[in-house]
Amino acid sequence: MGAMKSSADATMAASRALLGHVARSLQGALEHVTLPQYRALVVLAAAGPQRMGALADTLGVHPSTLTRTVERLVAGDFVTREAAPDNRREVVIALAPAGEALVADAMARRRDSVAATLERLSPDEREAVRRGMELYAAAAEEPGAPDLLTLGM
Amino acid sequence: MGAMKSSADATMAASRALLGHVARSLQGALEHVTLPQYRALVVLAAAGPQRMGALADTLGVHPSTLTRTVERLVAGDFVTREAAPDNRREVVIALAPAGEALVADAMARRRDSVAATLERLSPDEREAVRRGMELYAAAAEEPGAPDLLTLGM
DNA sequence: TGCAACAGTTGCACCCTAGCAAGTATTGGA
DNA sequence: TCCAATACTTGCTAGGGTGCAACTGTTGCA
Repeated sequence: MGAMKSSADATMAASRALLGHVARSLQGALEHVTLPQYRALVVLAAAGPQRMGALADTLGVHPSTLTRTVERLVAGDFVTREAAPDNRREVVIALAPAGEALVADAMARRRDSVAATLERLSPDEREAVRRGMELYAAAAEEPGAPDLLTLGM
Repeated sequence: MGAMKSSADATMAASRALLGHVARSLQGALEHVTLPQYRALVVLAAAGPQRMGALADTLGVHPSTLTRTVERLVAGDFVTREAAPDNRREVVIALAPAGEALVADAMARRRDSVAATLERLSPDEREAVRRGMELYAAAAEEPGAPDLLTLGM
């Protein structure tokens, strides 16, 4: 009876903790770029260099909106923008080192805080966490890219 | 050796799944209010009616910024704003029904999608998830309010 | 009573996102 | 070769968020 409820409660509690990790990991990045800008960096980090059109589609924004966003990211040296080699009307955006670092750092910070949390557990407990998390991740539908992007992944 | 790493990996994977739930649960709310506005609603839902000053402190924004934000929330009937009964220079903000519903709906949707995921597991597996999640939540430092607020909780 | 501290609001300036419409350059096919 | 489709940019408009400084009303103490 209460079995479902209590696992749901526990999962919600854990989700708050995990959310905290994500949020903190984002905090640093958001001092340098806005959330929409960061979302663009995340897409580039995940999918590699992109044409403007493809990027706009993935982000779900109007091409003209992306033009300005990219403009700012270029100004901040987070991405590069150059004409495609084979097609001069296409523009390819790629992560610049600073942009790469921004995303990588956030990822690393997130992973570190998860690891730090796990470190407080005994090996047995850690194993229990691993199994629980694995089961949950397997049971969950893979969240779509657009979903994750809402929160900057 | 790899024990820590694999639990960390599993946890990161689960965190992506949970993030997906959170993001989807927020999607509906963000069609009606902006993220900063939603953050205010979350604080009010969690801590009850607040003075402007207290709310601004919690949200970490300038009082004048909060004035406009609240202005918009009042216009949308998401909150009420009235002078404190005992002190006429203080202004108390409280959730209006629509605001309450907005937050409650997001919470409910999130909980539903977690429950739906758990439903795909056997009772034994569910129990393993419960235990893992509980252990993780207990080991994690309680994420501070400001952290959670970054992502709209 | 009067004045300083307090709680919010308003004016101002600035930046960012966002979409639409029009414009430009490029490409590819008729 | 020429014209339409494509890919992106630019001009325009609008709405938010944000902080600072100045202002208003209120309170509380000397």
